[in-house]
Amino acid sequence: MQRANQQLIVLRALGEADGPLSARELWSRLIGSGKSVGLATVYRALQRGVEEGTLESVEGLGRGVRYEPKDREHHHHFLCLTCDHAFDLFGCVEGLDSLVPDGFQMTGHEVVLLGTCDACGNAEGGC
Amino acid sequence: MQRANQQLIVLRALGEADGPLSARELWSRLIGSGKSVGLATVYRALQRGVEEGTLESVEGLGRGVRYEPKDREHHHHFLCLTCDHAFDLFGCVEGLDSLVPDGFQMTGHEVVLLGTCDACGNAEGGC
DNA sequence: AACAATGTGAGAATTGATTATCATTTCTCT
DNA sequence: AGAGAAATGATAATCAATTCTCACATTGTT
Repeated sequence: MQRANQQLIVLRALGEADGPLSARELWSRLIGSGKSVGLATVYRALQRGVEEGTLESVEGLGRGVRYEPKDREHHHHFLCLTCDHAFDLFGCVEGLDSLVPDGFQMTGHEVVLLGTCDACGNAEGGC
Repeated sequence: MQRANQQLIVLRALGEADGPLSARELWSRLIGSGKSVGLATVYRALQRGVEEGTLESVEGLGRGVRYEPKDREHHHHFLCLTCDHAFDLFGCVEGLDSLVPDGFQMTGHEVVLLGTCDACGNAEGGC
């Protein structure tokens, strides 16, 4: 069974992003680039992507849930406090194990750097 | 001007917690321990605490905002995926600077360890 | 073409978190 | 005690995110 057109467009756009996107961010980008897609379809594509295992939901970046392709290597994110966009970073950090309290089992971790992205840093009042 | 009774109770309970709490978590604890407080009062106490600079709001721990006293030293959190409680950790990590992309300005960071807390790990089916 | 199954878009409905409202109660100060 | 300011609790209102509904379009199959 082949997936219909619109959801493919949605997933492709997410795949081209430089970081995880929320449903609304993704929808805005699509509309902004001239693609006419319903918000409900974006939600459907994301939901299905997660069910099928090709997408991953990312919490912990400001409010709301964002999504990104699951095939990316382990990485973390930079959240721009000015434009609220999340960017993928490369690399990870050391020494997390030593933070875990006795009796606790760590199965994962998240690192989020906060600050101002390149574009916002240049565009005085925001980008 | 002296602060009234109920808000003091709220702030004291937050101060005794082992990690940041959401308004509802805090309210539940209060009710659970026999203190009769309105949810609205909890929100008011938290809001005022932030305005006055004694509390800090913490995002990035699952959904919703949690609060903690601002006088605690720099630290991070462990989020139990079973009971959804957040615990304070001690210590920090190295090597974050190297992750920052060119042109980006980092002003802060968050580290969240995910897994199972001591209590939930022992109580097979959750705590 | 005819039919069944699935995908779509627009907007309504739902949900959960937070804020606002308002009648009462509690303080504070005299 | 008495007046006025501030606090409180119950609940309604608001808000944003997400899901649901349904009429219609598209695709796949005989």
